[in-house]
Amino acid sequence: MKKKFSFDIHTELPHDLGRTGTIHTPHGDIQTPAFVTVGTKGTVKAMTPEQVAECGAQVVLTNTYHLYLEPGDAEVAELGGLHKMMNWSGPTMTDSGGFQVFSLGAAYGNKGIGKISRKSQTEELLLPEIAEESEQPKMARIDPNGVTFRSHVDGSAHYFTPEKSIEIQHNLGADIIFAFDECTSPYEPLHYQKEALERTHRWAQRSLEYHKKFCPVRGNSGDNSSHATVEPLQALFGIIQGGRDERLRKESATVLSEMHCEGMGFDGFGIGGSFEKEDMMTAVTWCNEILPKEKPRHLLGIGEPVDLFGAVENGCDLFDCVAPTRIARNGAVYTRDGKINLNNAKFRNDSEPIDGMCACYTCKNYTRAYIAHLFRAKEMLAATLASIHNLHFIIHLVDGMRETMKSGDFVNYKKNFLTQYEK
RNA sequence: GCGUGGAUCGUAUAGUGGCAAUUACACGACGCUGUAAACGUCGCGCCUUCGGGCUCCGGGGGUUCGAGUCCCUCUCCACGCA
Repeated sequence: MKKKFSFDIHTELPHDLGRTGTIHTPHGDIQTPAFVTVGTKGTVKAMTPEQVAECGAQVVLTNTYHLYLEPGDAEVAELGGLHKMMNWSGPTMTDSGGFQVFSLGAAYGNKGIGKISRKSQTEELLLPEIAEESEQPKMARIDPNGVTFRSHVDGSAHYFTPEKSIEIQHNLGADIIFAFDECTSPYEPLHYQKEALERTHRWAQRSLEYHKKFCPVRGNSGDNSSHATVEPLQALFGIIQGGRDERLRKESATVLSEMHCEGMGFDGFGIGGSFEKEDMMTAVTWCNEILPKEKPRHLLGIGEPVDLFGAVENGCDLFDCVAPTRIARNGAVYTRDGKINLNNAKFRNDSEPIDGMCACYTCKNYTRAYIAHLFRAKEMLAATLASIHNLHFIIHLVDGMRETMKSGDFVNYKKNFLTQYEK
């Protein structure tokens, strides 16, 4: 018998919002806080599901937009759903496509624009002529009702509405799905953030309504009365936006907390959108102080070690991030002494493992010099070995946060790690 | 020996008589936070107070206001013919 979606809180930090807990899903439990591995197209790049599991991954997040484009959500459903198709039996999540509104929209054609801005850049980039600087036509166009995407695969046009996004996510069949939102650029001015937030709220309501109406359910067989218990097979998380503005963030957290459809609210919340690096955690805290304590909170797209500590401490339960796997493919790996780039000349004859204290498959068996050679030789194994290490590193870093929150040693754990990592 | 091509920044290439050098790879560094990303940006003769300065296209001569680019010659390489 599959378990219904639910969330239990076990321990809480005495002076902060942080907590440990368990999220129950039809495909198993997630011990929180937990790092969510990103496998956008239904695969964690360069890794087999067995390797992903071996790294300690509890849950994998894939992407609605990418799977809709290829192989198509109907095809995924025909292949038995996301879990079966990708041979991942644990919990899964799907992002709604809301991030692609940003990455194919405001950020398109300019890899210098990310969702995290630096204080030093924000002001100059807010200048309209710079913010609008884009040689390439945008691949996403927003209107009040939805977003027109131009496929990055073949250029074809596709229209996403909240209903469309949720419909696709129903077909994909992940355990936790997200409302369709607009991830705004950190360089948009306040009036735009406000306008986008109102739009995202309307879309959240529509996502919820569509989900309430059409989510696949598990009925209570043998009970034909009007009180038959019917449980949705998928949980829906609403997404807080509001950029770097305190008033908007708080408003968003309040609105989404209270949002409901025929008595049904969101099962949990995502905190999305853009941040300024220097006060990301302030923004996260604005949200978490308002969001209902008894529901899980997912900080979308955040995953550098420093940020993870801050997010956990301030009450986030889940985090997904492409950083560990993406930077791995590009030659960068985490160590307790900070990030290193294996493409640097100095690692060509370094016979140490990436991190001497790391228990991952890569560190147990290979040297920096060998992996550096694989990168230079453009061998696929380089990406695999580096991804295994980075994923293991980040997942276990968060696992350590969970364990030390339980044992009461979180503060020391954080201090010790960051002191060594940032020295 | 004769003939025909060649010789350009580590390698392979582009190159018009004009204020002096293209592209790729390699090399060096940096960046990457709900994946457009096994990717991107910058650097790659020397010096720089970042304005610029100096030196460069096998060697040596020459023509020209000016030559990697034209002429002569030498060296080396490739191919062909003896």
